[in-house]
Amino acid sequence: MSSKQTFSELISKITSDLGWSDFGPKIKIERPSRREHGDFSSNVAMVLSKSLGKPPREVAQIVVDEINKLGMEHLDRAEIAGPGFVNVHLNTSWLQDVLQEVVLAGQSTWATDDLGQGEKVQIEFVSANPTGPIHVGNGWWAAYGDSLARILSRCGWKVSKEYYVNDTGGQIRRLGESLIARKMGEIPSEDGYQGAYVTELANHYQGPMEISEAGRFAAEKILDGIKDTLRRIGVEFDSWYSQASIEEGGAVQETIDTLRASGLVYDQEGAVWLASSTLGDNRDRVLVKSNGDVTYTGGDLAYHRDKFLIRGFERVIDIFGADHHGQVATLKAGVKALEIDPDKLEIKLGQMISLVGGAMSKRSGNFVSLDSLLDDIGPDAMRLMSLINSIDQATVLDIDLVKKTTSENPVYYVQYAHARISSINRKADSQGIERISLDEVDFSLLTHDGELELLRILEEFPDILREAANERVPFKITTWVRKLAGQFHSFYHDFKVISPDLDPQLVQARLYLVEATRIGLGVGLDLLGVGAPEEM
RNA sequence: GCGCUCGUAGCUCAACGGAUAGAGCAUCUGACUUCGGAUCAGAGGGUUGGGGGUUCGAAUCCCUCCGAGCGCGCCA
Repeated sequence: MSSKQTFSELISKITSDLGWSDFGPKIKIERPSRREHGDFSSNVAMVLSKSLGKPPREVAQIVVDEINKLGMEHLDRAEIAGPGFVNVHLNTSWLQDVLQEVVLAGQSTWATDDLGQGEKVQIEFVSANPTGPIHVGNGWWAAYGDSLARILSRCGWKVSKEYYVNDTGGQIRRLGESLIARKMGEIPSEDGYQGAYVTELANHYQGPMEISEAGRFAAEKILDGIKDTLRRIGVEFDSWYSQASIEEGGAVQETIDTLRASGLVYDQEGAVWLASSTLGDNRDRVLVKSNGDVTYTGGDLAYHRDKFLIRGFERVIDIFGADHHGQVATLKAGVKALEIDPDKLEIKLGQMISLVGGAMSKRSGNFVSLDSLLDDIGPDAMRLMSLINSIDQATVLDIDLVKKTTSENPVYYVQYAHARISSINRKADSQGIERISLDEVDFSLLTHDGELELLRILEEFPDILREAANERVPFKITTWVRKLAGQFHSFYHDFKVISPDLDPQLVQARLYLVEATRIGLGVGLDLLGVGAPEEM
């Protein structure tokens, strides 16, 4: 059990022993941001002060007395601070436990969790229309979705990653028209696709001068390109789900039949409508047009029914660009109509990525492709940069600046820390230094704050991971990795690991300290999908 | 007009209802004859968009105003 849990349970025991109220959610255990406030802190006294009719500091005194009476492993002292915080200071021996735990568990099992309890979750992301290469914004949300999948997997969810391929409808027709136009040496119409890639495709097109055939050809080729691009940043999908297969397989009709039976569908002016306004949407939506075509909404609803009711996902996370947030209420209303708990459908909206030079538009062909950015800065830098901030934050990207600051990009900072550790290990090997077994190392030799701080940071990680999983916020992993790397660089500057001038016992302890750090960086970088190089 | 998201240092962004609002970049000043200087140490920089409210305590929750992005199709 971690020291944090030990402390948490101690506080819980004290409050129940004293017959105070339940250990409710308002009572929290925190890691104070200031060292002088101890290793762990609780607000228990302030929360209970009112119901007990005593001032917070007086309540805190009672708790502190109880802690001193009951004791706690590694406890140095408990004290009251500020408005009534109960702070505990631990002996550094608790950090020695942390070190051994990390090394013993190793990269594959340290900081794993069963938070998800095997829940089957599908994460759908990117799903960009196959009408052109994916752009930088798609790449950012792809990195988010993929990293979230890695995080949830590590925390005990059964994750499946899916890309919904929008291979039907008017846009594919327009794509076909544009290709034919280029083939005939003409310029595509204004609402067609004008990008150079269409001309490129036209040069390779051998099929008949027929719109649907040309559209299918182009979409297929473009999708192949999208797959290649995503592979460059390490994003692999478990399934590519075709919208055409939904529409052709009768799923839409089944969905409509079900809804009609519950009275949530009606016919008007030759079209089939969903009464979504009764379910939280701001208007009703057409599912089937009067010409018999299925609308996007109709297909999307059948698709989500398929996810939950046919394929049996217990939870679905859709990641959309913020420009699609108009779909949220409709989709929520739709699943509700199908008697699926709308809370099981989570829709994360990635805020827009805009460019200093102007907006990104596929139709005009005036946009920065993810490929070109990758050519400039490489996949690791791209992934880390996209995972630095919350996706709730709209981002303005200055491509020129990104290229220019490549050498001072945060990715190198973190990877360099990992490479330096690998370098230390190589040196130890080349000098023939044998590692003694873990239980024979005297970790009490690690006494400097620069050493212990590494362990304090490592100790936080399991909680950070849970938070990243629960709140769907991969960027917290990024923040943590950067913090650990920063502390390592500082340590590296101040302390030698291998030196004939050092006590061989201390060398052993530091080699393990550095190994624990390497494991931490390795786990964090892996969750972000960023490489952990041994040399740079 | 209605809805969603957001507004924090010069810039890009953190902050689980908690203690003196923190990082990176940029700026300025410094640092190894050593395991990789793609590094380290320090400094300056804030009325958390404005105004009310809730409470022991608000950047955070509620109301209102201001500002920004996006959406409001029988497009996808």
